[in-house]
Amino acid sequence: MNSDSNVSTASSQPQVEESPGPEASNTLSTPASIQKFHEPPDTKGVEELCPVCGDNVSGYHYGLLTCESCKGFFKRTVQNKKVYTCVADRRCHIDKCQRKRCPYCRFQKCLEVGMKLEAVRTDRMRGGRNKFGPMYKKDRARKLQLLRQKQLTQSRCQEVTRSEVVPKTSAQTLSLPHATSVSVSSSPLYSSDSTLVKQELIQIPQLSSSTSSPDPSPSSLSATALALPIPYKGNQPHTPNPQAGECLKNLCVTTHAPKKSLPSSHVISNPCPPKLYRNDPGSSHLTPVTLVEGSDKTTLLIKELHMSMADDKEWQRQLFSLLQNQTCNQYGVDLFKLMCKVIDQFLFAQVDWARNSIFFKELKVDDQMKLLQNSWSDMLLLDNIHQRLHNGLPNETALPNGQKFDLLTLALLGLPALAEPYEHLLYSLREIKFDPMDYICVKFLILLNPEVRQLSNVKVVQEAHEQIKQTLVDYIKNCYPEAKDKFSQLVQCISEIKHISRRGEEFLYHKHLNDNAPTQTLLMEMLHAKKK
DNA sequence: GTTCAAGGCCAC
DNA sequence: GTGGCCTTGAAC
Repeated sequence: MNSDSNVSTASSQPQVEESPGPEASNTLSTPASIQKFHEPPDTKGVEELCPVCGDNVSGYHYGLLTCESCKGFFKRTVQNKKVYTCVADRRCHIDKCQRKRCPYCRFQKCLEVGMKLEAVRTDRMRGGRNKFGPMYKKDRARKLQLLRQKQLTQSRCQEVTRSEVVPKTSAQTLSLPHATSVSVSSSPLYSSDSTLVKQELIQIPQLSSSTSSPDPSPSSLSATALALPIPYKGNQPHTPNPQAGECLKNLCVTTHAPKKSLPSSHVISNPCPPKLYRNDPGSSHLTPVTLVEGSDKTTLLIKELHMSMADDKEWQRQLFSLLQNQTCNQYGVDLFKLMCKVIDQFLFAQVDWARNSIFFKELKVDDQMKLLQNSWSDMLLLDNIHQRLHNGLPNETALPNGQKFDLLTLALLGLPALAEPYEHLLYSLREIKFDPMDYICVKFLILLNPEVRQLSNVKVVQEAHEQIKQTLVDYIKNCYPEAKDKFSQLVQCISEIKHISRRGEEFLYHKHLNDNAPTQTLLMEMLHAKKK
């Protein structure tokens, strides 16, 4: 149908002329229409295009700027609970001329670009405003901000692109927003070491492509930002779905290889004696302490655990590097998909860390899988907490295109509503002077959980868990003699961590069920594993 | 009173 | 079923 008649409607709406308003939101919802919004702010008469079909937009509908037609289609579909099927391969091209051909793919695209199911009212009440009003306002403001930053961003991104192609021999710093900067030359990925260069050629899982994927380049640094020292044998784009668990299994069965790229690479070989730290009252710094008591066994285990801690600076460097390079030259990145991608890369790194960790590496692959499937989200949250408390990880960071990426929501698996219990948890941990050694012990306690069902060698896991527990108790006794109940408080914090991460998992799982999350990822495999 | 994003209507 | 236009009503 001719959309000319609604052009006047679209242009009559003050979509960009409105005042900038408050600072851009850090919400994970980002209308894909931003991608089309490349005109100067003073350009008049230029229509935005519907991110679903390319028709002219008539205003914000169900979360983003769309045309009247797709608005109506989305409304009818959700209100009437319509179920469509695609007669082709579920990848039909949707444009203004062909949008009526395949409602299945059209609806998928609606969800893909970010139209929100929850904006369709179940009570069908007319008129009024909903909770998305402020989001629309912020989005308008963000667009203006994006336009302003366009020139700056382009020059910055060109600089980054050059640094990816040509390895630097001298130190070169990528400035990251919010006072974060990383040294490119410090990255193993830029090393002249041939084995590291080869890692760029290792197959890394690509997320299933979508129309608005922020990663159009398979050779982008994203593939190597959290490089894996093992070949990935799982899902590749446009390949049939493997059986659930196949990807993780491939990761676990891979022969343990000497690691050079991950922060934990020096785990086993580091000859340095462990430095133990404690939080002193009134100080944000950690003070080295000497372990004077405990058996040799305990001391050795503490040493081993301490050495298995990742290089924290490297952890953050890789995170920011991934974010930087996933979004370079991208306007209006889908922040939710980006978050899933980051989590997926975290998971690969997590599997690799576990594979090389004491106790865990001795287990059978099936048990390893079960333990990881049970604990991955807890460990991701714990890692974030550790970075927040001990390494100054900010709550959010700005992407090269000016969008804000919420690092807190990343920790919460995409559910900002968990911020309150998260902050409460942080408060509790600060209160008990949670330190890096506590962190690594808690991480092992979470990973080596003997209560996981159907473990083939539960006794080994039980013993490992007991040893870690005893080590933590001894450590606390030595380093925090005044904190009599610190261990029990840590146990309480573990259950809070589990509670928060379970809710995050549920959220992601339902997003996935609604086809709103990337498929064929390790993340989705982990989510499905618990539902078995 | 104005705005604008919901739902509703109805010709096609 | 689609989509252009109308009505509604909370937020401003």
